[in-house]
Amino acid sequence: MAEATPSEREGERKEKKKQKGKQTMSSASPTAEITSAVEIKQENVMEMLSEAVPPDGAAAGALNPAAPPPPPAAAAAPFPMEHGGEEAAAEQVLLHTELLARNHHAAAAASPSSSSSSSSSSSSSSSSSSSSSSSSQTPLAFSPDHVACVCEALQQGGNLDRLARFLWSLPPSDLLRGNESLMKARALVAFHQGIYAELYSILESHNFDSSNHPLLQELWYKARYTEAERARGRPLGAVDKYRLRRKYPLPRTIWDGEETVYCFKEKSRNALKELYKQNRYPSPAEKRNLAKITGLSLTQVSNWFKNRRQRDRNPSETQSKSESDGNPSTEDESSKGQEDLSPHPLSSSSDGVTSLSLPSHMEPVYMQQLGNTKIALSSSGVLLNGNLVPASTSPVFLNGSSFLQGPNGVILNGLSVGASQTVTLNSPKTTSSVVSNGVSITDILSSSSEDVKDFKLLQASVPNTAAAATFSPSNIPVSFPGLIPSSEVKRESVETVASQDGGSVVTFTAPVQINQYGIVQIPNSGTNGQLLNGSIGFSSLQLPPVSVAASQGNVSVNPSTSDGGTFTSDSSTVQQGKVFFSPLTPSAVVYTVPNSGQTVGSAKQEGLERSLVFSQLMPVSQNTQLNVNMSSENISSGGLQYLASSLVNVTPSHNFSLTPPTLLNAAELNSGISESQSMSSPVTSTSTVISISNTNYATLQNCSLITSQDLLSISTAQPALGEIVSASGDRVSHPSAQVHQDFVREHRLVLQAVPDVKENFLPNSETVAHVWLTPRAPLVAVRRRTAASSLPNLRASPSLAGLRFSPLALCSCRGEATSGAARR
DNA sequence: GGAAATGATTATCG
DNA sequence: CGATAATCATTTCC
Repeated sequence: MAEATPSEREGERKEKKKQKGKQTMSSASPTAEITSAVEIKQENVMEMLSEAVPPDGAAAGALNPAAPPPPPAAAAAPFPMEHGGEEAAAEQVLLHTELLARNHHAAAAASPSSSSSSSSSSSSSSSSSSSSSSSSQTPLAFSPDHVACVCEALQQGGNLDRLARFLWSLPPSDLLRGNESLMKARALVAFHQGIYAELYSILESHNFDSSNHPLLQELWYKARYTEAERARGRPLGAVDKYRLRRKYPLPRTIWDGEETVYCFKEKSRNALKELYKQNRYPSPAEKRNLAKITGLSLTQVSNWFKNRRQRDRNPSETQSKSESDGNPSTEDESSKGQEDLSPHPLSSSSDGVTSLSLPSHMEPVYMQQLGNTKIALSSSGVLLNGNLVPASTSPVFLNGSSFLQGPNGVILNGLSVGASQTVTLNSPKTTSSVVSNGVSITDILSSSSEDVKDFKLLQASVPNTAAAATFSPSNIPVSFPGLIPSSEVKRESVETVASQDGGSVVTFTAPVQINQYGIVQIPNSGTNGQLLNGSIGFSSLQLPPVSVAASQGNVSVNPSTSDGGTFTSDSSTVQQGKVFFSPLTPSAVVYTVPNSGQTVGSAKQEGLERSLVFSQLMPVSQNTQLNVNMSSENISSGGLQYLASSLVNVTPSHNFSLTPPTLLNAAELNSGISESQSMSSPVTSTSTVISISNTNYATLQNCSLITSQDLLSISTAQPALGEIVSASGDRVSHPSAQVHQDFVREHRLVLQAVPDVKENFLPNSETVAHVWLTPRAPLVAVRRRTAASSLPNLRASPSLAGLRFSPLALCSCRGEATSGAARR
C-alpha cells in the first residue's frame, strides 16, 4: 500500500486484473439488470466500459474510423448532440417507464408517502421536459432526481448507449443543472463516444464527490491513454501510461490531491532490511510484528521478504551482487551494509576527528553480520564481528557492517547508525579515532536494561609501539591477562554471564576454548614471554557444532609492530606478530530473555565460520583519545531502544577496562580495576569504554554512555556459543583481578569512555591493533531482548518470536521519506 | 525513452 | 499456507 495506494494505481491494478482475470470477472456481467446494479462496484462499471465500450466508441468514428463497431445497441448510430427526434422521444418513454417502475418499487419499500414525492417530481419536471424535446411529452419529463436516478441506473447497468440516448433526450436546462449523477453520466458518455475534449471539460468543470473519483479518474486516464495510443499507433506500455499520468495530472475536481506513495517509507524499509539481515525467513509472528512496526500490512511485509529473497537469489537480474557462494545472506548483508552506509559516510577530518552523521531515519543496527566477508586484517584495523571496511590506518570495527574510516579509527557496531546522531571521534593527539557506533550507542542509551546481548568475542589488545612510549618494555606484563583462565574456559559448557542490568544473561553452552587454557598467556618473565607487539591471540575457539561445520578459517593477524613479543598459547598458534585463531566449530547461541527467563532454543546458524581472531591489540597510546560525542538527545527514541540494548553487554563478572593512560592515572586505573574485579558493572567511574573481561568475555563497554551502563561488551574469550543461563546461573567468575590489573596496567589499552555522553573510546597510537571478529562467526552476537530478534544467522525459535527485536522503533522516527527520497 | 529499483500479482509446488 | 519463479506495474534516474 504503500502508505497510500493511489487510486490511479489501483485502477491500473484493476485493469490488469480485468485482463488477466476476465473469466472470473465475467460473472459480473455488464448486462446485469439495472435493478440490481445499485451495488455494482465502480470497477465493474469500468470493466463494462472497457469491455462493452471500446475506447474508440462509435461516436468517435470520425476520429477513428477503424474503431470496432459499438455494441449492438449503440451500433445504430452515434448520437448527435442535438436533440433528436422520434428516437429520443422513444427513449425517453422507455426510460420513463423504467423510472416509474423503479420509483414504484422504491416507494413501496420505502415509505407510504412516496407516492406524493413521485407525483411532485413528475410535476416539477414538466417544465423542463416541455422545453426540450421536440416531441416532448410532458408526462415524460423528469425531475432532477429522476434524471439522476436514471443516469445512475443506466451507468451501473452498463447501458452506456441508452444512457447516451437518455442524456441526449434531456433538455439543456437539465444538462446544465450540474447534478452529480448527470455530470458523471455525461462524462461516461463522452468517454464512451470518444469525445475526450468534452470529457476533460466535464471532469475539470465540476467538483465531483470523492465517491466518484475513482471512476472518473479512470476515465480521465483512459481517455489520455487512448488518445496517446491513437497518436502513436501502438499500444502503450506501463511506463508510457505512467508518463501520461504524469503529463496529465488529474484535475482536482476528481482528485483529492493526495500524493501517491509507491515505495515504503524509508524507516519501514530499514526495519525490513534489518530483520532480513538477521533472518531471511521471518516467522509469521515476526512478520506481524514487523508489519506493526512498519505500518505495513502483513502481505506487504511478506511480499517484501519474498521479493528480497528472490532478488538476492537472482543477483544477475538486478543487482550486481554475486551470490555465488550460496550464502546470500552474507553477501547480502555486506552489500547492504555498504549501501546503508554509503549515505552516511564517515568523514574524517584531517585532525583525526571522525564524525559520523547518523541518519535521521535511524538505520537499523546490525549486530551481527553474516557475511562471508573475508577477514582481512589490515594492519591496524579492528573488526568485531562484522564486515569491515578496512580503515586506512587502523580502524576497529565492531560488529560488522559498519566501517570505520580514517586513520586509526575505530568503529563499533558500525552499521547501525543512530538517527540523527552524530558521533564524533576526536583523537586530538593522534590521528586515530575510535567511534563506537552511533546507533548502538544510541539505542543503548535509550534502551533500558532490558536487552541482552551476547557475544562472543574476543580479543585482547596489547599495547604496541605507541604504547611503548607509555609502557616501557619492562612494564610489559609478563602474563597476559585477559584471557580466560583456563579453568574457566574449559568449563565448558555453561557459562553464564549476567548482564549488568540484570536482565539478560547470556550463556554459551559450548565450551569455548581459548587456547587450551582459555587464556592466552604471554609469558613474560620466565618464558618466552614477550608479547608480540602486544597482540594477543586466542587459540582456537571451539564452538559446539550446531548445524554447520564452520569453515575453517584461520585468521592471522599481523601485528603491526614488529616487536617481537611472543605469545604463547597452547593451542593457538601464534606466530610472530601473528596470531592465528583456529577455526571454530560452529556454534550455537542461545539467548535468554532476562525477564522472561526464557531460553531461546538454539539458533540455527547459517554456515558461518566461527572463529575469532584477535590480532593485534589495540594499542593504546597515551595520548590518543577518541571521543565519541553523542548527544543524548538524539538517542532517545523509544523505538530504538531495543536496538540499543543489543549492544549492551552482558558483562561477565570481570571486565577489564582499558583506559588511555592519559586519562587515567594510576589510582584511577586501580580503582577501575578494582571495580571491575568486583564483578559489578565493568565500568568504573572513570568511564571506561571498553573493557575486556577476563572471564570469558572481553567487553567493550561504554559505561557512561548508557546511563552508567555498559554499552558494549565484547566478550572475547568465549566465542563459543553458549547456552544462556539465567543470570542466577553460575557465573564463571574467575577472572583474576590480577589479570586484569596486569592487563590493564601493563598494557593499558584502550578504550576509554568519557563518562558523559561523550566518550573516548580508543585511543591509540598510530598503530592500532586490530581485532577482528570474523564476520561470519557469530561470535559476537548481540541480542536485544526486547524485541525479539533472531540473531542474524540464526533462526529464532518460535518461542522467541515475541521477543525478537524489532526494528520498529524505527518507525517512530520521524522522518518519512517520500518514495523518491527513500529510494535513492 | 531506456534502465534500474522496487512493490505487487499470479501460477505452481510441497 | 508458505515459498519460489515469473512477470507486471510504478517510479525515478540518466
